[in-house]
Amino acid sequence: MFQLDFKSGVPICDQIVNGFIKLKALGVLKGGDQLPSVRALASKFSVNPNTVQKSYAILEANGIIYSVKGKGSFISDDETSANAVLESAKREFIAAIKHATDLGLSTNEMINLIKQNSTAKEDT
Amino acid sequence: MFQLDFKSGVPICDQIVNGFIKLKALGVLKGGDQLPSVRALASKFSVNPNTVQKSYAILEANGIIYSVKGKGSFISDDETSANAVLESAKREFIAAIKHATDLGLSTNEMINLIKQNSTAKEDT
Amino acid sequence: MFQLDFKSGVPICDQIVNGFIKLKALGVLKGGDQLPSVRALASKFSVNPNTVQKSYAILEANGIIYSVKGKGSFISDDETSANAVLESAKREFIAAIKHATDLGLSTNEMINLIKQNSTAKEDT
Amino acid sequence: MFQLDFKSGVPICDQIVNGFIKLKALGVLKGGDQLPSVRALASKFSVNPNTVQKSYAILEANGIIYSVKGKGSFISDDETSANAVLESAKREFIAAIKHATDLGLSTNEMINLIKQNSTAKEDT
DNA sequence: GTGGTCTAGACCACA
DNA sequence: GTGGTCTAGACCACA
Repeated sequence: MFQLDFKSGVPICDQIVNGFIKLKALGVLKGGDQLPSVRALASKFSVNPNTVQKSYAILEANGIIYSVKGKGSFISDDETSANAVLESAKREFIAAIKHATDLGLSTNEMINLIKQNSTAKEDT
Repeated sequence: MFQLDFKSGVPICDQIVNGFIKLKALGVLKGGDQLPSVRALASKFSVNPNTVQKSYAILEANGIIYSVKGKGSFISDDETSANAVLESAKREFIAAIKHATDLGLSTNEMINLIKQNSTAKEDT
Repeated sequence: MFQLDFKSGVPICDQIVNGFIKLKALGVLKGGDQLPSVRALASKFSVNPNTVQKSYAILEANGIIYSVKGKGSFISDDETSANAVLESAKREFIAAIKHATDLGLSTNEMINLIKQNSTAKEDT
Repeated sequence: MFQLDFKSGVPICDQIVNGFIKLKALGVLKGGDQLPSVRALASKFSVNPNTVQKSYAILEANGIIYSVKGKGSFISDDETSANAVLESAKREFIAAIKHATDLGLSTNEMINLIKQNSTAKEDT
């Protein structure tokens, strides 16, 4: 699973959303896999069930999971959702580039930081 | 100068802070230059003086400007503050790289996004 | 807890900041301990919530506490912040030594004043 | 003479007062020596004459200088004023000790800082 | 209920 | 006129 960082300033709700997105991107969770129930996860994280509920709603709204009444929530195996995640990742990264540029980082410095810090595959 | 975006959701206070950081990074403002007075900037932006005051306090706490009661606020000519900004920019960018990696972006895709989107100089 | 002195001329905001720094230095408050909510402390001290808010923001900026929206504010368990406080205490004390020297106090007089006035432990 | 630090946050007025106190304590200025005129010092420091005027008034109120209408301001050779300076130096130093204690410095650490940093004579 | 931002407007110290 | 602190009170996001 993933960990929550209560001190980071990032809303718990977003951390849960991102946690599942990462698990799916990494292949740990695959289409059809069942998520923990809202209450189970809330109790595991010592977090308000409303917060988990909100996260699941966001994940479902983005097609990353789907919920079946009376059964639970499951990882969607829809390709579209994967693309949506990639697109939003790109949008966020472009925002980060602009911010870094504003603060005075050169393109070369950015590229070096990527080479030094990315654990990603060279190509997808 | 810079513009405020009241719809962006980004606190006005932070927008002002970032505005001056950019102006300093770009070299538009240099050590010793005087900033507009709290009241002048507040009226120019149609914003409450307290908000500008807060921004100036943050800038001063980070060593980017210094304020003298009764005289005004001035761009600091301390090299350390400039470096602090660069370092924090790097840390934020590394966080963005990790996030993008988690979401499935490859290093090549990231580098391409930089080449397409950065308006920064190649080198600093 | 600590008391506020409204007549002292020292900003209330700073008194609150120093109050919590002391409580942490004394070990009364430890990492993870929850602070009173902004509103609770404001009402206890008969002070405006904005003032307490400002104090908490300063404490957070210095890594002494961390705040979580919707949950509360907590004493940081980061060692670094404690060291930062000690370092700044040393810097301020060195400035005081230089000032006293300039005004004609001898080293022996200073040491005597410490022996007569410090309520601190001999060693840390 | 002495220098003003416009960035230090210490009021200019106090810096001028302290400047002359130091010069007298160091023996650079002695009883009967004439101070620069208000206007001359104001222009030298690029400071408002009102500010210098205020400093001279504080120095005179403390018996450190005396003013003669139409002639100028002079260093007082009154022994009492020297003692007043010493007493106020002690009071300020005691405040610094309490502050340092609050922030967690032990008496031994304070004494070591004095031994390492004081350029004062051992005894007065 | 919790922290956080913002407006409106008073008041203070300093220059 | 300049920065800085404070009160009063509204409103927002998050839990």
